Amino acid sequence: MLSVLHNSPTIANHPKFIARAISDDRLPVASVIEEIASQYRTIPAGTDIYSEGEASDDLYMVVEGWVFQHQILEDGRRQILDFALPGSLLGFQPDRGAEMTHAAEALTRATVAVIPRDRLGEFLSRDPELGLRVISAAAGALNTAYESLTDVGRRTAREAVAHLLLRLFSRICAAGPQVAGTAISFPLTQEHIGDALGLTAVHVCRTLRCLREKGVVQLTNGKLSVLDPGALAEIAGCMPDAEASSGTQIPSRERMRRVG
Amino acid sequence: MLSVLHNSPTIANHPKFIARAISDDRLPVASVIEEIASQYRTIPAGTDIYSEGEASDDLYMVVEGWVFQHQILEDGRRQILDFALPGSLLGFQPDRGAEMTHAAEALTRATVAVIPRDRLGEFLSRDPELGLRVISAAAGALNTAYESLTDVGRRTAREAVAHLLLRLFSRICAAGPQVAGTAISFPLTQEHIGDALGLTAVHVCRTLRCLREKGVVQLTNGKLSVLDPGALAEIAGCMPDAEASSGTQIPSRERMRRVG
DNA sequence: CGACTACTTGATGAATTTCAAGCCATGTGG
DNA sequence: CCACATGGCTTGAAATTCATCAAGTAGTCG
Repeated sequence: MLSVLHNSPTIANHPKFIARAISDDRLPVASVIEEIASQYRTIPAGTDIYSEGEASDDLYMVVEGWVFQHQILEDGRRQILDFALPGSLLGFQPDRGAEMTHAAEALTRATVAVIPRDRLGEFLSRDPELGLRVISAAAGALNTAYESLTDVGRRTAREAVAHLLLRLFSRICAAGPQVAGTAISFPLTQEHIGDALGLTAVHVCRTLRCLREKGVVQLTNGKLSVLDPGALAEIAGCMPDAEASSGTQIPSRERMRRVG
Repeated sequence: MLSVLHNSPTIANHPKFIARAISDDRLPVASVIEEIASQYRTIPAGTDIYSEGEASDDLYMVVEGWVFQHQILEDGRRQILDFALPGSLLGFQPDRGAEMTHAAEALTRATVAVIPRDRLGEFLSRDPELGLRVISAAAGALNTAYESLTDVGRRTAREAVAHLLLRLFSRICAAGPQVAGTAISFPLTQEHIGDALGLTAVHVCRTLRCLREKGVVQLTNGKLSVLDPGALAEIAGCMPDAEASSGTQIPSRERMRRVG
């Protein structure tokens, strides 16, 4: 399951890093998909690939750039549902012709491969293997949604931010090996992070300062440096190891669970 | 997309009810799956169908009973990821042999059909249509995960509880038509609701009392009555219509979004 | 009847939001 | 080149939602 990390020895092998924390696997459907894509679309930063309510009959694969999916409530509250990096599939819908329940927006300039839903069936019968791959991709997306869910629902702001950074970092590592401490391109604003985690940008700012002051990460001007992946994973993993250097308290939410 | 509601005129046709609030579609893969299931398993309430960390090479379809999926943090905090009713598929994993990133537990006594992953490919090549159905099921699960995500991240406790009840209610309606006000079997405890929404059971209790006092729902002893589906949807949909009877305030989180 | 679980209610406290400024970069037009 | 607007970040103080702690009630089950 950790195949995504194979290329990144320095960081990826860190024991804390190789935890269930990172369960964000997306099989490379890339090669297959690119063959059956009907066309490519390049989208400027900040514009929608598809919008909520729209009846989209296409599936997309990100080829380049960052994309995110979100839902917006009537009064403007926004929840970011997932980030899509090159290789990610986008726009699954249960039924043909169903309205999209969320929007997808390009975070940076991005290009996507467009797969018409109608032709998917045709390709599925020609190449049964493809079905498995698409199912795997969907399963991967489901897994990251589940990770986000426990981030938002059950982790502290600090834990959640650390965990999100870790997950995104691991996906970036998957694309090309990274060395700890190196600054990598990271186009999210604090507002994006907040909207992904159910926090306000203000509080993300404070949380990030906390992580910065501990020398764990550095995040400025669209560049992310993970200085201490171990400590980051420690914070994300929310284990009250008492190892945590500075006198920061983990809330005492211990509810001893009756072990089913 | 609202096919799930067709049988339930009294409630399903309510305008507020037919909102994007309910985007929880799961195609009936049932008939096909039951054919290829290798066996059935019946699980007593409160025990795991699969556990986190376990390498499960099966896919499951719930045939009877309620199941829920969850993740548990080291200190006992629990996040419920989804509820599975008869017809729901369970246990998608990106890779063969991957460790499950979450557990599935029977909420009531439940029976599931077991589909060995290995044979899935085989069946996919025999019946390409099946691939589309499984993809649809995964897309449905993804949609409900996304709805939960914005419940937990961006909705008030009251909105979130109302929205969750509404979503579950709509799924129950899909199985067999219900008339507003009728008590239906609803096996979740307040703790389950809390763990699904990132709240404590105590706070769910207070929230539920609020809904009860408004005459919107009644939830006691495993029985749920939706007395006023319209009001419930109103509360869930978080539209500041000023229609809300009692003097309850919706928090002023309006951030006017620069339209991308 | 005691043990247990689910639910209820109140009082207190903590995490996070809201409101309000100010800062720093970048870009734009006179 | 400067004025000025803009977007993202930062920080502080006050308000609020929600969690924690604590107790008590009701229903179930052996």
